[in-house]
Amino acid sequence: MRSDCPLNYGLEIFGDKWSLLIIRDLMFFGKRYYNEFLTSAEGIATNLLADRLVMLEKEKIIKKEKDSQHKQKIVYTLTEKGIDLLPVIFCIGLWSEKYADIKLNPGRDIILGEAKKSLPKGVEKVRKKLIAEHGKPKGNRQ
Amino acid sequence: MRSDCPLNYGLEIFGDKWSLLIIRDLMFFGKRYYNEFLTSAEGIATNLLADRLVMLEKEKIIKKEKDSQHKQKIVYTLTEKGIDLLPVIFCIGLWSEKYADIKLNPGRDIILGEAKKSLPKGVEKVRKKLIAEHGKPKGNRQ
DNA sequence: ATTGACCGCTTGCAAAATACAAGCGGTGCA
DNA sequence: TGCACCGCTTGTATTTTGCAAGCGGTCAAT
Repeated sequence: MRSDCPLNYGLEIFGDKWSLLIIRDLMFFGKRYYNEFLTSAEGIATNLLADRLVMLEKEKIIKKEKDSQHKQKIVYTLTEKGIDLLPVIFCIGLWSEKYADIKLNPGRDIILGEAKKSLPKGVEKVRKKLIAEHGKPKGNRQ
Repeated sequence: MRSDCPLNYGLEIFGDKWSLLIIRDLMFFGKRYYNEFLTSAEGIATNLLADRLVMLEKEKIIKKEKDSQHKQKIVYTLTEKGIDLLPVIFCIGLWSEKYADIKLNPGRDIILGEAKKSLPKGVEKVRKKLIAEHGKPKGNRQ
């Protein structure tokens, strides 16, 4: 650790270009499998993905289990610690919406709408949904 | 740009281990000069600091001016775009406070107390203070 | 039982970013 | 005229990233 600053603690974990994107994929895009993360628009390299998944599990932000239905697959889900990064992702999203010259597609629009409503109170709502969603394997979801 | 995701826009700018620490120093610790940033606990290297300051200015998150009083000095201050990163820093701070095993010194305690009160409404208060503070050079402040 | 198509990764290598130390040109003051 | 201090720059070693290829294991079909 470089210092005892709380901000610094967070940055030492997810202060890079990829970690929060993986968490985003888990939070909003329903991705659960290794090869699903690989298909994201930003195009993470497979060795970096492997590296980050190990790190995020070590930091207890995600957990890793065997898929009960497709036995050769491995399911990645968020822990509560990971789900609690929701406000961070919302904040960055809202900031970018304000300053980036980006056309939002409908899906992103919905997410940012949620962000606006939910900082901070409504975070609880999405948070509960995520806890429910991440408690069970992908196959059982609607 | 790797994608049109708002989160990704933010990460491409400040998704590293140093940028937000510089912004933190500007926001909360009253630092304005190159050599002040160098003295922070995390110990950024001088070439990295120079690199980040150029980048942050290019992204219009900070601005760079000559100090009117000490003419050999250069004053760095936050733009509105930079000040608007306040919620991001607050969110990361609160998350870390919850999950990191860190003893908070009194100063940090005050900042996080502010964060708790101000997400999202009270952000406006601190934001205005920062705008006022960053409008004038360091020498004129109390 | 064998084949072949996935699955989550690993490996090798080049390029870029980071970390560390030293020093440089310009300004201001004695 | 010297000297200290200012914001950087430079050089070099190390680490991280980016990219491509491939590997061992599982599963389903033949």
